[in-house]
Amino acid sequence: MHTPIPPASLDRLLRQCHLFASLDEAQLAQVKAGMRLLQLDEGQRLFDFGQPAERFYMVAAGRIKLFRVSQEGDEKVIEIIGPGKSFAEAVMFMARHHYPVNSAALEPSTVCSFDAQGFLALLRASPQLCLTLLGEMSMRLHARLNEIDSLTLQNATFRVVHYLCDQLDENGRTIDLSVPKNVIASRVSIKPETFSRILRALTDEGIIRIEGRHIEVLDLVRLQRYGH
Amino acid sequence: MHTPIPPASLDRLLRQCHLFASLDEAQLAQVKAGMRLLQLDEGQRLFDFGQPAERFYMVAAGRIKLFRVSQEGDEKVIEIIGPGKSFAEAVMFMARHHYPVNSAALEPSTVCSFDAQGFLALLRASPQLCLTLLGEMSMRLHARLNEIDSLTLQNATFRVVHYLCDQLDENGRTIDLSVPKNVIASRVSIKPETFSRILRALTDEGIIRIEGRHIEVLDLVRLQRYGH
DNA sequence: TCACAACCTTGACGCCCGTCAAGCGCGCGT
DNA sequence: ACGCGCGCTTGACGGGCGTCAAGGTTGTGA
Repeated sequence: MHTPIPPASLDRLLRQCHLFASLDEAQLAQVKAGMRLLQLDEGQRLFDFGQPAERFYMVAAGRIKLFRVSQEGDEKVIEIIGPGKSFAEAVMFMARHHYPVNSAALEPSTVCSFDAQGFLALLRASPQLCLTLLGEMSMRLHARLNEIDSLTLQNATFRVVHYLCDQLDENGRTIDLSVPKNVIASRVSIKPETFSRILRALTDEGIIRIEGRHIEVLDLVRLQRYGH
Repeated sequence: MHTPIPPASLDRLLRQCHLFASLDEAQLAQVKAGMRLLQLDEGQRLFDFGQPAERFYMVAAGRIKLFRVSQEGDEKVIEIIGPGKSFAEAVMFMARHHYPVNSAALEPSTVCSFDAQGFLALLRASPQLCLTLLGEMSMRLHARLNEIDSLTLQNATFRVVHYLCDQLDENGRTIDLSVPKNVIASRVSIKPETFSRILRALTDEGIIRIEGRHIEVLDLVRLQRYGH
């Protein structure tokens, strides 16, 4: 279960991540000095909403969900983070340094954590790094805008189809859900029952065929324009 | 209608805006060199979704709405910007420099526009300014998270009450809507009819009294916990 | 002053999606 | 191998909110 990550491939992962891609050797060494590796079991929490935020993260292996919980206990998945992606970088600049979401592993996972203050020091010394981070955050902001769009301007079916199209493989022939269906349902803000019914409808129309978490796309064109 | 803004109060507005608050005199002068003042009539467009984005903005007087339009023509108001607030700063870092929203004046308004490339040059020279902007953007990101929350985890009544509480005056006795009710309805993602009915319900309960765009709060405690 | 156009309100009705409940299939651990 | 539990599916039902339609109210310009 606890398969350690070899240092060489860890370096490659760090370089893949936008945050670290443009660092020189000395800067990267400084980042790695404050880095910690964590092994998470399936379901294990990483941080919770409201906790003081002193570290940010990158997924090395596995999948992490970011989510919120309503007063009634309903869970809403904000984002699903895979290998090579950073998250919670924005906490460095938040007024009171508290995490704005919860996080937990969807499967056994390895994540790197980084010291926010240390990285802030790097930022203060490197405008170029600042600009990279600004670019990263403007992308996230833009993604959130699109999210709000589809929540308000589009119905449930459209959101599901949109999510599926995002997950298409390079050929556009298959889709690998890679996380439990109820997590995806929460991600697109519907109930598992509704998600199931929408997949059923797509299947009945002959657009897809489902085998567990694997989906075969039978008619890509019709899938893409389903719900207009 | 076209009441020009005196230079002194314009300076004060610029200093109020987070983006410019920490600039030194030389930097501010550079910003003002690339600045343009625009007078907008009610309903006039400022920029549209997808247009090349070379400038960002600050409201000097009036109110600007940022919004999107669905394929069916439905409008969703993302944000309502008032005096002293900047908007569209994030376009400086967007991949292809296109505005991600539309913008239009809700009333006769004065806005300043700034050259994005010029400001980028300032950023490249000033890590402190970068950090200010990063803080600003992380706030926006956080606000969008809360928005997604209330869209998915809360019902229409809750969202309306939440909006009303945001607009309370300092005493908590009155609320000034300051924009047409249908704009607010779109902002909280409901139809004008539903908005009207919810205000009616709050009135029938004796919680508020309505006079046009002005609302008197009769029972603040019950308003705040309406809908739990 | 009158008329028109926005904006807003109110009622009737319907649909989408959530809720509740039952049943199925698969994996996992003892 | 068996049984339990979890994730998923399916059906029946209901409610919240959108849609459609008909007035009412307000402000503005000729």
